[in-house]
Amino acid sequence: MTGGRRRSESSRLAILDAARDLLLERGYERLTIDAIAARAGVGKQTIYRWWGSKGAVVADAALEGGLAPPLVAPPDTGDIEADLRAWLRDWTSRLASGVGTSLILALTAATAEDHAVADVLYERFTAPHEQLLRDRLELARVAGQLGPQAPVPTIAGVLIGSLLYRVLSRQEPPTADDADLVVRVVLGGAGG
Amino acid sequence: MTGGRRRSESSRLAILDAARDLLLERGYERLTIDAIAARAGVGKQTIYRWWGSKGAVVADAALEGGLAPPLVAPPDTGDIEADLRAWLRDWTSRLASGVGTSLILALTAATAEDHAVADVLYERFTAPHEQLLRDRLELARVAGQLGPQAPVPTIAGVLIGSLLYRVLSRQEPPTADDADLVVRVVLGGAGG
Amino acid sequence: MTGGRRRSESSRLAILDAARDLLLERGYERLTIDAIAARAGVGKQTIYRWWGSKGAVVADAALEGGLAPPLVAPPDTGDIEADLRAWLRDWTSRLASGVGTSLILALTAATAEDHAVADVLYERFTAPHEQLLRDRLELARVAGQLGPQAPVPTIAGVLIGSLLYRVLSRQEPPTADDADLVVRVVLGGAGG
Amino acid sequence: MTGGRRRSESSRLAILDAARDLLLERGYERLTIDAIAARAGVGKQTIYRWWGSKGAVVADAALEGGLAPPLVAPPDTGDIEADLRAWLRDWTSRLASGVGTSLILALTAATAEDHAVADVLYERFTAPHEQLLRDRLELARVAGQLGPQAPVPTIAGVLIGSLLYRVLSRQEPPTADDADLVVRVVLGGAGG
DNA sequence: CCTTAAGCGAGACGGTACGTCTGGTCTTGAA
DNA sequence: TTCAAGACCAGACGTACCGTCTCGCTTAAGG
Repeated sequence: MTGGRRRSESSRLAILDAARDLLLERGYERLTIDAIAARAGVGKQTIYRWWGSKGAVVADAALEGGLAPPLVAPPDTGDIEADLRAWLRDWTSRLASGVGTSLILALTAATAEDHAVADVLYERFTAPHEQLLRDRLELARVAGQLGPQAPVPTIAGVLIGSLLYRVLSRQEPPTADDADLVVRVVLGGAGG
Repeated sequence: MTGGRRRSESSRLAILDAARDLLLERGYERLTIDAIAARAGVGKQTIYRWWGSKGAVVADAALEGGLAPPLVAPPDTGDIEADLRAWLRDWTSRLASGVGTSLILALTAATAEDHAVADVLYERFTAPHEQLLRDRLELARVAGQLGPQAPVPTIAGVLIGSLLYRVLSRQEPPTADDADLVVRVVLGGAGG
Repeated sequence: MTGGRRRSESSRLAILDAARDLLLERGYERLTIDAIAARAGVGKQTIYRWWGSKGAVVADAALEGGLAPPLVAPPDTGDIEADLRAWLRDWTSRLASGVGTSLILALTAATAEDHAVADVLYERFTAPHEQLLRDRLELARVAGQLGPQAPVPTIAGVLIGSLLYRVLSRQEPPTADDADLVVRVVLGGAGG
Repeated sequence: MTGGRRRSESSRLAILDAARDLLLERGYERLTIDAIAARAGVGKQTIYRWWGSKGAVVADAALEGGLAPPLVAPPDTGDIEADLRAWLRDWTSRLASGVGTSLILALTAATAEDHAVADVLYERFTAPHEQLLRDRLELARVAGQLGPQAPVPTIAGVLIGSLLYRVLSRQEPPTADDADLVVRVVLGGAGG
């Protein structure tokens, strides 16, 4: 009922670091558990004892391994257009760095291949970021900067989706100008 | 330099059919080349002779195997809002069927894993559909239904991206109401 | 540097048994590693981890799998002619059983195809049997039953070679009469 | 009932040459029909039209491709011992050259793996050589140089088997001295 | 001369087996 | 009880050959 050895924090971190590095070096489908274990100097069982599958390790590595961007809320200067622009520009610059693109591709592959991983990533990566965006939009709506009926979740989804589509379709990251245009369309509307 | 047996059209079609069926039955990550060959009654080498990877077969199966939706232009009734709504509702109903979702996930996984496949899919699937949308939008802009400076490519990207995001985030597939809201935001703007 | 699971003795024996059975059922050239693994209930890698080729497995199966005849010395009754006759008859009866012929053919194929296997078989199968024969001949020479200059290694080689030739050339196993004639020629000489 | 193109002699020879060269270069088990066809500049069907299997081509290549030693009878000087010595020395020198050893190994592998090939080789290679030897031995028996009851087939088999055993046991190829010892044992007997 | 039928080089075909790689589990001895 | 190490079963991978099957093109004989 009593003791036994405790989980090794250094092993946990070594695994996450190794997974992160290998993910960026080789991409999701060429990433192997054996390689993670070898690079981390860890037995494979130590990985499987704490994570259920390759996807779970990768998701965790992205989230805790210092890979994913920190959860930063859009600014709140009172000007929703300027704030969204700033937020979207922030993301485009991260994606332009290349690391961001690899990450999105890897996470997308993991999402598309493994339902369980998709859920984890949605809960701990996508949803929190989207929530921050929704919060800012809701603030703007209440402040009268958006129409009183403005469909906040739809707006958030449109903003994020436009980014995702650029990454997946072009393999060429979006620019700051793209960000500005998206904000203009979404807030101002395209109608004449 | 001359002779040699010709490529077997029946084998080509059998492979594409088998790939399509297995993709829908088992999903992309549980799809194997061995299974495709076995179901198609074909040697594995006949697959590898003509396609370079699993992703390439799947892409081809989607495009030529009757899996991908036909290339249908948005209607042109003169009312851009109604036409976009119809076009987006059409897509949401396809995605709601489940088949569409599996397909998008499979193609996304293939895109995220294999650069060459991404290029093929973009050229033969994404770009044509996007182009039809852009054409309709351009018509509307010229007709004065959009602002004269309306950034047509951005608008198209935003519309498609919103769909993609819904599928990948693995929430419920988008509904007709979602489609209407997206159109309202994109055309009418969220600003108040 | 320390740990690691130990080699599974039960797998080792299952592989050797399966190889032996399949060798006798199907012959050397129709024997496959896949079939050995399947029958032994073992992963293919477990075979390749410990043996380098099909020939190596077969050689080991013959030697340790209870397939090869046990290492039995020629009798020593004091009468070299009778003893050689008994020894040679023993071999011919084994070869006449059919099992022996298959085995010799399989081992010969392995020998002719794979130098490394040839070395192993020579050291662990051929040489020991030949040595026993040489020992008995040497005893006879010292006892004056052979000429004092009798070339023992040559005599041993001639006796064994005559057996081998019968197996390889006729595909019809030698008989006890053949054995007697060989002994008569080798000991008594053909000269008149 | 009418004409048709005749078999191409140049293709036949090209195939035999290619098979011979590849056999010596790579050994029997690494020899492929595809490689023979490619080197001979010939379609595979042209091989299969005239030979039934790889072994059949190899056997033919050895026999007609100028690979196997010509069928030379033992000399007949009247002295059977000297003649056998000459014959056996001739063979040992051929085997010592290395080409002979490769050939014997290849043919042995073919024999051990393919019953049909074994039959062809026995009829057209082994048996004719053995027959010449038997003829010379029979002459000697009639001439009184061997005992009147001398078992000529056994003697021939013993002589050939001793050579074969040396090659297959992969020790050094036999020497002229070995040849002399074998003749001495077989003719003079080992008994004291 | 013209048909007809076989042989030809080429190379794709359905298969089988290869030897390797990876996923996820199990075992060992040390900590 | 966890750890590093590493063997285990399972099964997909992509390649190599097998022997068969078209292709379109020579060749010859026979009409």
